[in-house]
Amino acid sequence: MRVATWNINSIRARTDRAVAFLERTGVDVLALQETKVKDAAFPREPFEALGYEVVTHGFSQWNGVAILSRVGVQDVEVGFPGMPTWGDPAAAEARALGATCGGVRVWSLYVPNGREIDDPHYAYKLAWLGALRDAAAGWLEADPQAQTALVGDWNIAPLDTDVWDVDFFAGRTHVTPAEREAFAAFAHAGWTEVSREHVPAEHTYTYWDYQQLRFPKNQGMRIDLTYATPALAARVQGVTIERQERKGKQPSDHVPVVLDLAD
DNA sequence: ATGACATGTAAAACATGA
Repeated sequence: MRVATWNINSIRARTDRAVAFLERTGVDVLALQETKVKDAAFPREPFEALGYEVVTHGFSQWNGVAILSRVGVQDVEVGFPGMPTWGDPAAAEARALGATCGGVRVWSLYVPNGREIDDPHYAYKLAWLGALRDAAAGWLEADPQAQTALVGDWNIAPLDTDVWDVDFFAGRTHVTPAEREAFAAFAHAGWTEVSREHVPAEHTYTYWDYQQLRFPKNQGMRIDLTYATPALAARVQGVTIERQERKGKQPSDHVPVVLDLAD
């Protein structure tokens, strides 16, 4: 089975690219982030025509997550228990969607950006990650044999070599010790970040800004990552970062990451 | 060539992204 994650930066702007990606790779489950569309306007038909079931969670133009699966979709869960809220009035954002597909529990996650270190959004990001860690620790404790994947855009570069120039990021989000500790806390709870295990090369990125020729210069960040439970990590045979998806017309600024699972 | 921001909302300029 193949499971992929992709921050697509608007599903309506890139429906054709998503369809072509599924046809080319044969991915069975695709977790999307930043769909930027309310549920009623999600372009379901092209995917259903390919044999995928479509579950979505989105409000208007911000955030938005979805899961496409051709191996079944069960026990859909919008948000995770204890997920922090944002805004005034405070509301849950469309950043987490869980579903069991082909026996694997998949969570499509769009971690808050954080904006600036002194912005309230940064504290929200850390609280969101802490609450997710607590939920995830509970899931694994309740079922040590669980096959669960936390996939998506974590908006954290765990290592200095996950960005092109650490000096550029000095004083900015994505690389602070607090964010890295919040990320490492999942490993301390027994989860394994499987993309690094299978693609260990340094300066291998999943995101390149649209500005400043970041992609041609290969000035990117590795921030689209996958934490797996031990039982699922043992099934991962390979990971592919689909760098070619950053090329061509109207790409997302992120590329898909594909996991190959043993049967 | 992989090329110099992009998206949705709303109807111009703005919030957001990282």
